[in-house]
Amino acid sequence: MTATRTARERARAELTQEIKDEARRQLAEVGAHGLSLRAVARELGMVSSALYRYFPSRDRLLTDLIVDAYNAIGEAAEQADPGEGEPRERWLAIWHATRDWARAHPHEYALIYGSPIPGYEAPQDTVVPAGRVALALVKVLTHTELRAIDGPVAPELRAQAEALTKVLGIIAGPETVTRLIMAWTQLFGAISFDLFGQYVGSVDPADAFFTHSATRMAEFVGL
Amino acid sequence: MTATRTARERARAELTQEIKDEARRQLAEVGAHGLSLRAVARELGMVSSALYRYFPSRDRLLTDLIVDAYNAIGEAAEQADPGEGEPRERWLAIWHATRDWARAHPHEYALIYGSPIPGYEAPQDTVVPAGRVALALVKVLTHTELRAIDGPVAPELRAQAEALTKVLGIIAGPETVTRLIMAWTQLFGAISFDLFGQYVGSVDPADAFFTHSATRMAEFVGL
DNA sequence: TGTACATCAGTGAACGCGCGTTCACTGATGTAC
DNA sequence: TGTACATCAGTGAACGCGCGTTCACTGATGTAC
Repeated sequence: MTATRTARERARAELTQEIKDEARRQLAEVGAHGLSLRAVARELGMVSSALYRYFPSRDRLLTDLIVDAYNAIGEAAEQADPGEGEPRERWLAIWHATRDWARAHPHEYALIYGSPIPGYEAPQDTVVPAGRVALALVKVLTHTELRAIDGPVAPELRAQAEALTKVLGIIAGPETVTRLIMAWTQLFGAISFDLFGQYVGSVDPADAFFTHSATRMAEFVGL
Repeated sequence: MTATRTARERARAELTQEIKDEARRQLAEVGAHGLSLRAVARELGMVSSALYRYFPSRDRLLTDLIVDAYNAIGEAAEQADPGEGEPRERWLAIWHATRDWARAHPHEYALIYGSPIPGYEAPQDTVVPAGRVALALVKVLTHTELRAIDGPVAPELRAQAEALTKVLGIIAGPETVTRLIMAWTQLFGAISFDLFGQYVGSVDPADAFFTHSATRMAEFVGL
């Protein structure tokens, strides 16, 4: 770990970052399918083959962008949560931070929550980062007194909900856990509809609608 | 409108259909961005330039596929509704038919409810077909006694909801209209999460969860 | 009904373009003694 | 500290490929008189 060795490694880390940044920039213009290694190299003033010192293939670069995007939106959600105080407010803060990140990075959002890329198989690396926003929501419910909600839950769903209860470590019945997944679905459903233009003609701009949804879903899960 | 003229026109209509069918087939393999006129022509045993007798450009073909997809999922939803009887059952039938169509045509679904295609601008033709599923849900609520739901609604949202009330011709307050849009969001949010793999590790397979959601959202809108 | 003309479908070549990836190479940076 | 060697970053040419779109054309189908 001499100084010189660190210098080379630093240069490497920096260029890797620059490549990803440029790729993200292009993502915004041409989408995931249109992302081209040659174009990225060109913009960076390199020859296209040079990128292969940093990423073994185009797919691997895409995977890294996907993982980065999941982590970025997850971190935005986590950091919006003060970790204490009124649970409703924490819940709302997370909803808004998630949407704000998505609106600030629409193409990265589309990369992770839009149509799957044909021929691209998400590797295992994406599983944990993909759960961060959901976990941030769950964290608000733990150590919080929830309004108990009952209701008939079909056996298959009950089993899935109970398995989740164990994994997540929250104290809540199957109906509440199911509603939590509905809330999570609602969060991303609303963001996607907003970003992808489906609210044009109904609740566009969607700000007030989104805030309303966040509140109603908080009530809905018993918060 | 002589017999001969009809023959030529028929041939034209048939080939137009065959081109779209083949394009849909390829959509399933390579996605919207990968869809290639040359490949479609090749598969049909034609020369690529011949397609230009039927579609002025690749974009126009894509637009037609999009409109067709909206109409197909809309028709599936409409036809699932018996038009009379228990409103809850009608509501559930529409939810399931919509999901079933999406599962049977995942790539067409992704074409219309997935990431927007960069560089592609949806023309006006898509607006009406895009609303058919939502309208089918609304139709269940009209001429139906709804449980009245009140709640504070922010002024901007109230205005949007009231404008919608007029367009849709339903008798319901702003809270109910807002909840209807939440239900619509939930429907497609759940279908997208299911199809795009986000439920893996939680409620996958999502059948029971989806049925549960449909029921809870029916209650939620006051049905 | 028959003929001259107009319309249309489909061909085949071409234009100009961009892509991912491989490979042998040069020259700079880092390592071992 | 100095030198011989190994590692690594980046080059430039090449492979083999596919794309959308245009255009002048041939030959078949349909129309008007």
